[in-house]
Amino acid sequence: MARTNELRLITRVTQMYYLEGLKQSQISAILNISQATISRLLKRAVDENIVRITINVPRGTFPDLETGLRERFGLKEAIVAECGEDREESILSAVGDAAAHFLSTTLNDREVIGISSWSASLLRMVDSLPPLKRVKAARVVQILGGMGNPSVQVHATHLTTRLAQLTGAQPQLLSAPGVASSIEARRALLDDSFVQATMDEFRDVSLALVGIGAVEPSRMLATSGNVFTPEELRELKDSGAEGDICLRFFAADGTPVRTPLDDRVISISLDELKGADRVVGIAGGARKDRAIKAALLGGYVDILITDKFTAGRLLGEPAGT
Amino acid sequence: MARTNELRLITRVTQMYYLEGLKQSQISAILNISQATISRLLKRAVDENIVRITINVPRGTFPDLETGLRERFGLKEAIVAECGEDREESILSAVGDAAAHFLSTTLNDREVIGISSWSASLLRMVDSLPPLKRVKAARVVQILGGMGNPSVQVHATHLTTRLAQLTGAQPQLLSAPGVASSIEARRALLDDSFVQATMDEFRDVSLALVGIGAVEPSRMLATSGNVFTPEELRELKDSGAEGDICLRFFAADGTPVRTPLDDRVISISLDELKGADRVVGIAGGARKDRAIKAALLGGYVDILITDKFTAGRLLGEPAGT
DNA sequence: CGATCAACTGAATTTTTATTCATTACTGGA
DNA sequence: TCCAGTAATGAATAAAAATTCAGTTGATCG
Repeated sequence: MARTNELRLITRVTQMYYLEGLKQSQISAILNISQATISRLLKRAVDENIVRITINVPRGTFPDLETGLRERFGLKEAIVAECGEDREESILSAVGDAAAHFLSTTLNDREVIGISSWSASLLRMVDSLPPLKRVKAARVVQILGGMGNPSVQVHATHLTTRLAQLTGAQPQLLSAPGVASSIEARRALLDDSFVQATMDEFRDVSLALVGIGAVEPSRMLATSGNVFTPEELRELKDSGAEGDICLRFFAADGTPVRTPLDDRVISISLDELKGADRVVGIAGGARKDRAIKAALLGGYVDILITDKFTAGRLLGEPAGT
Repeated sequence: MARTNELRLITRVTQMYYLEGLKQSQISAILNISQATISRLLKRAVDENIVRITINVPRGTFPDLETGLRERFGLKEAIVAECGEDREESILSAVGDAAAHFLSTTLNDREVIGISSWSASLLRMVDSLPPLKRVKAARVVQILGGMGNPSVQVHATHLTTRLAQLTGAQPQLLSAPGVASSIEARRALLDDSFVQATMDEFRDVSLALVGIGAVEPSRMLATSGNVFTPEELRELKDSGAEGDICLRFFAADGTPVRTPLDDRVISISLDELKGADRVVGIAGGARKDRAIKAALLGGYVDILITDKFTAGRLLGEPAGT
């Protein structure tokens, strides 16, 4: 049968190309068939399923979860980190490490990095970031004010300065608290020319690194000074806030939630955030499930870096091994 | 672990490249990694066995047998044809068909084809050869004389003329019997200028198509006129001849066997044959096993076209399904 | 501390592969 | 029988991928 002859030839070419590693031109010479035809035969081998390419997923990587997240939430990328146990500390280290790797491989020159300050994940990331080989970013901009308590302010700016240092960039600090004590206090702070200069940079941010917060007293907020009173938190809850990015709150379905608090927060706005080329959300842990999902639904994040347990829950599937 | 991050990235790139069919440059753009690095990551994916490429052998093709033949006998190529049953007729048709396909795909312009005449396989090949699309060979040279009986001579030259016609080439007939009645008769025949002209072409043959004969009365030889007497056959056997190509005999280990018959045969010599770029041996069937093996050991053939049963026996393995 | 070496990287380049294009032959109606 | 439409082909070319090259970095060892 002519068909069989054809298949035999295709198989032979496939064998030479994929198994023996010959170039198409070599095969062409051996078989006295033009290179164009070899190329076409190889294409047919793929079409007719004579070559089968399978991906052998290495332990500790979760392409299925990643693809699930990308498709379900329309993300540009999703990174799911391996993680020993489903507890804060473990997740923090896994996610921070993954974020560090992400940053070190995908950062390109002249990048303006915006970084939110109040995030344990980001802190981890920066701490496990190896000094970047090639000089990288142009500037690192702090896109959320520090803590009110000046002694902790140092800690808040640590992120920005350290990252700038590691990337050989200019740090652009936001020397103001994340939450002013009143609307008037905020207005006064914004008069500061340094603060203004930094805030002007918000629109130039090309890569934003942000944590995602849950609306409930987290350990960090609790220990770092009581930024919000219990009443304020209750108020947020009542108005439907489920999570925040840079203290800009949104509901479970992702719609922004405006509260009087907004007028006291000193940070990039959600709109400004959307102007960045890439917004990388870095967060994990059961406590934040609802907040993360809300952020994804709101489309505030282009790239999510999380752990396998959280990823599994976001997709409503059991986590991988 | 840094290693895991690395693997994750490789896996992701592999997925994009092989599953999603993206170009390296597209991946490069999406991931903010240079194309050179993408290429290197993909190479590592192969090295580390993250991509696994398997060849799904189509029914009716036998790459293993072919590879076995190539390696065992140092062949340039081996073609093993599917074949219903292990009987002459079935094999003839399978092998002839495969040979026809081979010829039609690998013939290149300006080729000088030499074709031996007394072969049922070659006859089949020519008969199942579709008119070659593009004009092909330059000349078709008959490299073995016809039968003594002039009425059957027609049949012998059929091969050459038909092939020439199908390939749009000049036929170069050898109007002489394959075996002269005596040494003197041969000498006389060689005086003929047409015969000489054709024999001069032997050294220009770039592609030789030959059958492989067993030393025993085959049906064709028997019916087409008794070329050899029973005594002559016995004599051949006694001197160790196991098979022939163009009536040039060789022993089981492939060494040429010289007998007085040699001086009566009008055909290309084994040495001249080796001067051709490609010598294609076309033969199959249990009766010819020893002859084929001898021809392969003698290295007279660069390319063997046979059937799965014969191939299996040549390799001392059971034939495939 | 330097100095040397191995490992990486991106830009530029070369090599390899896929595709376009012009031709040719074959198919299957009118 | 003749012609529009389909399918294949090789040469030329465009596109894609691999590699070279030059420059860094980091580690290792006097």
